[in-house]
Amino acid sequence: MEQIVASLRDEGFRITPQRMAIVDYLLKTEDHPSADHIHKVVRKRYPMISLSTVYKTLYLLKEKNLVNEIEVEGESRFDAHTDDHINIVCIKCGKIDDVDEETLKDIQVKAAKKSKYLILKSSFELHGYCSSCKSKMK
Amino acid sequence: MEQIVASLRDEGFRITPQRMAIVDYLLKTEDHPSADHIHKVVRKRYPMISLSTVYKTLYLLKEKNLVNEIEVEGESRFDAHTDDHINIVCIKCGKIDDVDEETLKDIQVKAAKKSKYLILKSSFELHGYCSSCKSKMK
DNA sequence: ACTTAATTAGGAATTATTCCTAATAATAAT
DNA sequence: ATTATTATTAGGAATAATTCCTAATTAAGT
Repeated sequence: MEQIVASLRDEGFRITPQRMAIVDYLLKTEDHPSADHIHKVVRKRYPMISLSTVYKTLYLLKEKNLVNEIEVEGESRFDAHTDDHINIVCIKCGKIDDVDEETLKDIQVKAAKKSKYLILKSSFELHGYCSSCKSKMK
Repeated sequence: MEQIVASLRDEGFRITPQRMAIVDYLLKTEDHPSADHIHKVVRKRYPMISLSTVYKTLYLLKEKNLVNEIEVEGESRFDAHTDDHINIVCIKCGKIDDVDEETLKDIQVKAAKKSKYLILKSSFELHGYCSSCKSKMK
């Protein structure tokens, strides 16, 4: 948290309670919340915070590589976990879990060579049923 | 093409000119067009075709695993290439290329184990600059 | 040809996101 | 501490992709 605040301050951005609250929530949760969900949560403490501020803050943080965005079923979900990893999305309940996987980097390098692209960012998603939804189905 | 028509017909779906035109375009193109783009193209031959029909057809084809959908920058892009592969998106011009990669399946299996999810679908995207946009930048 | 039920066109409704602007407040300077 | 500067915010309007709705059309079985 201090690191994030420091890095924003260094670049001349102001540290507002709204930004703090959003960063704080993202760091604490294991969830991959949507902008709207973050808004609902943060609103409990800061009832005046607007959804547009949540969006602006999220895109600022994304720009600074402090959060990651993934698009799932027409909406963006955010995550403070910015290292390369796999996001596993439950198509029933919408839960998203992270799985680390060292070989992702290799794939990225191989694909960059084959395709002649300059790769800047990766996004690996799997979709299925989480263990809880899986067992409820039977 | 015949396979697709046959498989739709088998399941009781009607073979309409609209559906044929959409499938035909998707099979011929190397692009990963959006619904709106498909609509614009198919409209040249079938001026009356509606965008909602394009959407319905695409989601029918997706349901039947005949096309793949990826979400990029707030819009869905479609592709008749349904085997596991990597989509590489150019963040400048929006082009999408495919790269085959055999190790994707391994990753999927490993992640399924670790996460205890039942995996149904995967989506691997890399984002960067295509070779053409890359050279234009310098 | 006739029937009937799936499909379509067209536009309205919905939803996530972005845009706009006057008011507010974080920071730097005094 | 006060003040001045200017980034940021709240709130709502605008936008854009997608979904929904319904009367008219039409593919396919008889």
